[in-house]
Amino acid sequence: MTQKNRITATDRANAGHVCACFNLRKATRVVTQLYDEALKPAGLRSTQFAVLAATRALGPVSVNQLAEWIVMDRTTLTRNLKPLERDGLIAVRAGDDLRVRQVSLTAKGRKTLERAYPMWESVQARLRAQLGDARVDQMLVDLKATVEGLQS
Amino acid sequence: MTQKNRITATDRANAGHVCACFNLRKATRVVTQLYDEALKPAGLRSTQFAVLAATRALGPVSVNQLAEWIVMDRTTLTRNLKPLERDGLIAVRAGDDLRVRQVSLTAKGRKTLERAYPMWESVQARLRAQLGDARVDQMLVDLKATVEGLQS
DNA sequence: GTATTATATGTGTATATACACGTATTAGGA
DNA sequence: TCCTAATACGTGTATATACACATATAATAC
Repeated sequence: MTQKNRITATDRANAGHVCACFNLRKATRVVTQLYDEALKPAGLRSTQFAVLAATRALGPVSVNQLAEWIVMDRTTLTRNLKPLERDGLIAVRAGDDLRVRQVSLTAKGRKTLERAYPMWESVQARLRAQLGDARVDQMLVDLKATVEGLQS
Repeated sequence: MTQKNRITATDRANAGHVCACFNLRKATRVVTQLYDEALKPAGLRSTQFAVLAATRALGPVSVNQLAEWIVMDRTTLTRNLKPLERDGLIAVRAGDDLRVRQVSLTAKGRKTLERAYPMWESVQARLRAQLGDARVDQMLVDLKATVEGLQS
């Protein structure tokens, strides 16, 4: 049994090929660069676009709720909100419960998002054209299942 | 045609569901946390494990070659090598060409990698058990195709 | 052989990520 | 009511990421 479970040189050489984490991070790097470039005219990075879109979809929302929705660590979101607030794209107000901070889009944030949507649509289409609809759709399904299956 | 291409409220509400970048980043966050936790006893993060494994596979290798292999921006790799060098896991020496910096594993780096491999195997198995072999295999294929298809 | 170009790399700056820890406010129980 | 637990959130620290820019060395053209 020791023999059976032993890590072989072949396993090691293949680590890069079969590691789910490595391949996910690698693909994310490539795709993020593509989307960041596409969204540049709007002055948004990929993550910022996602945060704005989620905020718009959820309406005034607490930091915790927003973080849960986009499956991002609460403290990461806190940091990510900073540039958006600084640039006047979102507003953060105290809720009735004074512990809660309500996040909402400003008029400028809505306008920026409007300008960004066509860019996002364009890069989405470009990705689909390059990789094929079937592949992208399949990947979306698998990515969602991964998040669903691992999310504690 | 304006009507046809207009962005609808439905499109916007679905942005989070169909955005390849957002879903990739989200899944990467979840999976990376899993792998980071699994590799913690070895004192390695996911990316560090990947860099060490790649360095071991390629032997003494230049920063550029290593960056190209793992599909990571050159300057990002430079930054990522710092903690590994500080902790004595890799050594960086000048090549015959004085512009080149050769990266190689130290004995400590090899030993750390040996200790980390079982942890990696374990978390890989856990992921597969949770998501199913078919899904993981499919996703690996799609992620590779994504990198291949978009890599400039 | 020197000027120019190409190559290999590092730095400044900014965002993204998350764990460990700390604070403020609310809710619930004695 | 007051004490305690739960909740919502921020901060300190460290790594990950990449663009714009700068530097050093090698290769090439003349």
